[in-house]
Amino acid sequence: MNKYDHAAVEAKWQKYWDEHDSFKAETGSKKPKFYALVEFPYPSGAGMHVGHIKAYSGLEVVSRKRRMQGYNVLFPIGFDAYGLPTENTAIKTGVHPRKVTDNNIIKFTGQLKKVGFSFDWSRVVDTTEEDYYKWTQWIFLKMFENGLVFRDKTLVNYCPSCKVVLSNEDSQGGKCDVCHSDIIQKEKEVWYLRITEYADKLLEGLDTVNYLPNIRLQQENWIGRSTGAFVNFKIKEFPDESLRIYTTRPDTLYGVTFMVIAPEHPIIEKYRDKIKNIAELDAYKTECAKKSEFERTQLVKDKTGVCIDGLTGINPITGKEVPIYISDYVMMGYGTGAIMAVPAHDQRDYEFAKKFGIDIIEVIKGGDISKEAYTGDGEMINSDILNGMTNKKDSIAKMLEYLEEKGIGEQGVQYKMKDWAFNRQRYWGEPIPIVHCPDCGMVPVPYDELPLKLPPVENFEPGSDGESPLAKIDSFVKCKCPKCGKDARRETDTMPQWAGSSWYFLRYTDPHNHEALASKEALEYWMPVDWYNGGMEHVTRHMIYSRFWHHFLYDIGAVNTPEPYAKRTAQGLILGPDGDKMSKSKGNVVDPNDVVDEYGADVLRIYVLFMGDYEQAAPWSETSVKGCKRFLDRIWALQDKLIDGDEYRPEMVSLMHRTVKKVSEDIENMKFNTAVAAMMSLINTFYEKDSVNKAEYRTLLTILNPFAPHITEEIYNTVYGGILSEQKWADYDESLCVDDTIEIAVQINGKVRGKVTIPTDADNDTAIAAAKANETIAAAIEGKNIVKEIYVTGRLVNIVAK
RNA sequence: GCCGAUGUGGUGGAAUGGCAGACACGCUUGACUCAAAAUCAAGUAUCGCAAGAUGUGCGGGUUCAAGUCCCGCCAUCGGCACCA
Repeated sequence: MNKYDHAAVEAKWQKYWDEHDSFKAETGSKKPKFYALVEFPYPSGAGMHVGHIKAYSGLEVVSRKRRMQGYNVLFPIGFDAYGLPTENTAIKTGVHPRKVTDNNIIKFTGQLKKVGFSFDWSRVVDTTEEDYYKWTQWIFLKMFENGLVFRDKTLVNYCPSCKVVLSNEDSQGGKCDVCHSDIIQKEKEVWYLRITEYADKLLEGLDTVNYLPNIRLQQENWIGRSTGAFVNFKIKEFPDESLRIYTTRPDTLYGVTFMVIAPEHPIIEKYRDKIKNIAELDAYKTECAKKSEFERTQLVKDKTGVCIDGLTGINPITGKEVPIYISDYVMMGYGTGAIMAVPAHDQRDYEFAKKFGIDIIEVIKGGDISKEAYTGDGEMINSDILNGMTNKKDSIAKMLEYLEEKGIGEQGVQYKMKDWAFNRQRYWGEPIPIVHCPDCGMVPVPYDELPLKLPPVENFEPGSDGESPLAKIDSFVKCKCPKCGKDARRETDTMPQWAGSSWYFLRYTDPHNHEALASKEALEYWMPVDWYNGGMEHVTRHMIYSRFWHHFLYDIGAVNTPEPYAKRTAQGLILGPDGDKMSKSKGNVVDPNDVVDEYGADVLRIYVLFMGDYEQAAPWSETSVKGCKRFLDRIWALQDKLIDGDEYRPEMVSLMHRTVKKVSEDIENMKFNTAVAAMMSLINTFYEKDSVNKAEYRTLLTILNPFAPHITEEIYNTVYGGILSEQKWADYDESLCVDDTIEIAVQINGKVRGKVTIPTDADNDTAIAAAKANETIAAAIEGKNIVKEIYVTGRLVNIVAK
């Protein structure tokens, strides 16, 4: 047999698949549909790295298997091409972002094809194409129409280096997601999408989908729903005024000894003239504004604050007066920006009270409040109506009832999730299709004028004050109001990077539609996505955003299901050979092209799946790649050991069926590493026997095909004729997975002392008798008192002897 | 601080409470070769000549039997972080 020439064979079959549209999905087909989705790449200048390959290889294997099982499979790919890195390249090199993007897409496409992924290349989408972003703008306008878009002047996360406003999701940890500079807080008028309105739907929707538990949990934490109570505290000095607080522990209301409001709380401005120590408060406010994110988190334990002289709260159920402080441990952005402080049962309040010498009143027994706050359950004391109760839930319920009856408070819900800051002061993004008219205010661009095209620009530098480069283009900015026809100004901000990716999976179902984002038939046929795989890093951003958009589209009747993804999984990272995260700066990035050139695409595909548990991170190892190369070479060389046979040889039957079962099940469970191991094990047996028959070889090639499509196609075509990927997936018969006899271990007191072979269907007595008949075992239990004998079917016998 | 994941040979990693280390890498020895690479064969947890003993981050426990279950710790990674 000739040596396997991976370059020639892979090129041959890739050409064949291309010319025959082998992986084209057919909308409306009678076959059962299967929509497999992988996260489309951002086409960066660096090209793809092996992490992309691993991310796509999982569902690639599933898709190829599904096709062989008779499914009509949609496995699409596209490019999420708007974004800062491209724009920064453009600024640096002077090449237009359009050109940069096109070049990068060509590069990515070449890399993907070289790996032999079975994408439907007729459905490629590019979020920066007019025909695509037209519908991104359309969705935005629909949201505008439905009151989900608003503008607000607030403190925003601002990256001084990128000169853009960032969403909370993009500034996690106080660092810019793109350039890792420190984020500062800046007051700006920005666009928001009212995602909080969908918080409950996003939370409840999780019950109807199948996400990996940790993915679901991260989303739940991100949405951060808490139930509690709003309670109104009257102000002693101004009987008509009340301060509204939010608490999750209304059961501790009797333990309130002070209140705290955020430094930015509006009540301070309202009573500015009446507050005696206003200068002191102002000074504190200024100090807080200066603190960086870093300082705030570092000084978490050290509580600071100032007592307001001139405003005093009144506990609504005890009538007791309580001082009001301002402190930066209370945020304006959560709840009402004001809290009731219960130092005995909240650690933060406890620290504050200790520092400022405030009373601590215990209302729940069980802790030692001379040392720390007690947050557990216990008997209620000093609490009048709640005294003697021992269950937190019951106490809260009773208190809520009381509050509502007296009209001083009511049950309430809060979310950690904030509304989505939806604009960037940058060029390379979808223009926001809104016109500012001096008379009519914000006016949407009419639907028939979409897409609102991104105008050609020479200079992509953002303005120094954080203005979009579009603001400098008069022909774009100056326009007529679509409503009244007067001179108006066009919005110059663009949408954030996450816009285009929030609905791309819908476009795949009908990518060339000019009348709608996708036809009703296509959406109804394909949606929801049956299985979506991607990175954990997108669980709280892309996944939340796109679910939000989809729920909205469902509400306006544009799509047929509330949830877009029926199932979501995530792959683990590929680390550099040094065990560190791959990064350009560390120089430990592995280029898939190099691997394909040297070892072949099939080897690369097998290796990224074999290197470890798919969901776990694992370091790259060049020497291990060679092991996969060896495996495929041995598959190839088996052609020399081929003998005739239409059926499995009798001694191979159970192993063949077991292997098919193992590989079939492992693929479904994303245990690709053990699936490959099972096939390696099988060919080791063929080598031990020094032969493989045609029936066995055919099955092996079939179940290996999704992993290594090129080499298996080539062998199949040579040996059997025809196209392997058009053949049926291999079946297995559960009853044939076992042999007639089985070797079991025999233990004495839990330690293995021997092995015996027994019939597979042997009963307890037979198995134990066989075990005792074994010489070593017989000798070992000679003269001993047998306490117990256990036979675990098909596994072992354990004899307990003294 | 809170939530989650992980911890097994020299390495990557396997193990529905039932023979720990499948499969692979690496290494050792041998075959082929003038030689090397490739390939093939045998071996490879630790200690021990052996019989045997010990071994899944640490300390306890449950069980005939624990990597797996329970209790208490430690370490690493990821997410959130003064969320009232």
